[in-house]
Amino acid sequence: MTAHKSALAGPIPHDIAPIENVPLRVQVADRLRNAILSGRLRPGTGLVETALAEQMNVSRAPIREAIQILENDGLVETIAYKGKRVKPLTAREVAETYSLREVFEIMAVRRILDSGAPLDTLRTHCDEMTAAAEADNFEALVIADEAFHHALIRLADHDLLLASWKNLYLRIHQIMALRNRDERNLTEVAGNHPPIVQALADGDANRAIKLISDHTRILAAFDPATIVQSK
Amino acid sequence: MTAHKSALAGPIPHDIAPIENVPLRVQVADRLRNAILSGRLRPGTGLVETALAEQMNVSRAPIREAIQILENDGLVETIAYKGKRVKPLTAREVAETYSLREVFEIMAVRRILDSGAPLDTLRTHCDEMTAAAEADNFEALVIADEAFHHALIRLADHDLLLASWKNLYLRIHQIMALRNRDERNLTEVAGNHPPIVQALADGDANRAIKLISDHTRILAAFDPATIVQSK
DNA sequence: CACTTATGGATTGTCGACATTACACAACCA
DNA sequence: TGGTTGTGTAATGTCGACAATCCATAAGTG
Repeated sequence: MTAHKSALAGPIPHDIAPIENVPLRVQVADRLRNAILSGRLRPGTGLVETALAEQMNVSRAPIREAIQILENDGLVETIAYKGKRVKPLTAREVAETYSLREVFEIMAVRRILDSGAPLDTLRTHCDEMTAAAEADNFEALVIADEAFHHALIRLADHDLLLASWKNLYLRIHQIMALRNRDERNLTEVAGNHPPIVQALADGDANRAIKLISDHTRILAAFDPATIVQSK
Repeated sequence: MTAHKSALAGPIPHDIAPIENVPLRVQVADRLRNAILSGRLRPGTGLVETALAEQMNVSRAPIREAIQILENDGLVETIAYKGKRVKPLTAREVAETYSLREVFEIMAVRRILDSGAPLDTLRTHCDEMTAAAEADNFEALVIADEAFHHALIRLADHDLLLASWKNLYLRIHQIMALRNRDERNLTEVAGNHPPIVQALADGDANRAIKLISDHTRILAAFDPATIVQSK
């Protein structure tokens, strides 16, 4: 740590936070992404550059670049000279998304078992989920659930896998937001995860993989028809 | 098939091809991508918008969008207000790329066995590889090899997997171009593939997966150090 | 009436100019 | 002379205007 030493190094005013310089395209992309992932912008909705530019009080350039970022995320599609729209979600795409997620998480399990990475973080997130379930706090449960799976992937120590999983999980966010709020037993959802950690701790690859597969497939199978909506 | 019928439907001049209207950003992106994948633009090379715009005789806008497309491909990275450059390739990234490819192809194998898709196309490409090896034609062998693996993924009938695989294979192109031309026995490379098809035909998942894994890992292990080059 | 051809509006595609940022290096100073 | 401050340059970031394209609809034509 070669800290920068100033000659006038006085006490640092802690309430002066470093000012962040976020390009407009990123701000725009973040807002649009939130709108899509929260379901406020539904699949099939047209995105018109001029309209967005006026609404957000910026020029079209950052809007265009923001939309291209969302295209990379797989959330928006462009038809040349015609328009851009929030990518329609077909039942097939939903199924494919979950099946690829399953493969990713199985890969992570294998790598974790090979490397013997510590499982503390997973246990922490399990506890968070249990607490959320007991408090009947759906929001907190969803957050802890994502944290668990995110941690699982990170433990695999594979940057490319992590990036691919994050990209895939964007669509899962969207899918969950568009579903009819699935009223499932929160304690049941929370209870699905500790056995996975236990299987990992036991070094039982087949059992861990089986649990992950079942967990993923239950999510995928639930209610796929309700979210389909191509304009 | 509701074919368009014209009143003046005369004989169609077959040498008048449909004119294609490709946006400049796509043309630019294609050229740059070719340059990167062929190794002419090496990792670490800076990409300056103004310079490229002048060289290609277009404005900066399509150049910017083209570079953003390449960023999505994972071939270019941007540092805000500083510059853009061909993404450096680390040995770790190379290893991760091949390991993810392995997982993708194993997933394809499993799906093919589950669905019982016909294997004719795979056999065709095997024959092409054998012919190329006998003719000592390295280029043709590489092309047939990619065609084989591409066909394998397509048989899995999974659009998202196919898209992910294609994106991943871009980097594999780049890696192969940057390697010292590996002088391996062409007939050996060609000979690796028919056993995979045979295992698929036999419905032997474990054998097919083992063969795919070995095949991929041999490619990954070969000479990773020579291509590393971050500026 | 079937078909072609014009026309207008909406949207993206491209351009050139200006603004902002970051970095390197010179100028300044206890 | 160490360290701060100014300045210039090169690059990206943003803007407003114009061009090209597609689509729908109307007008023309035998």
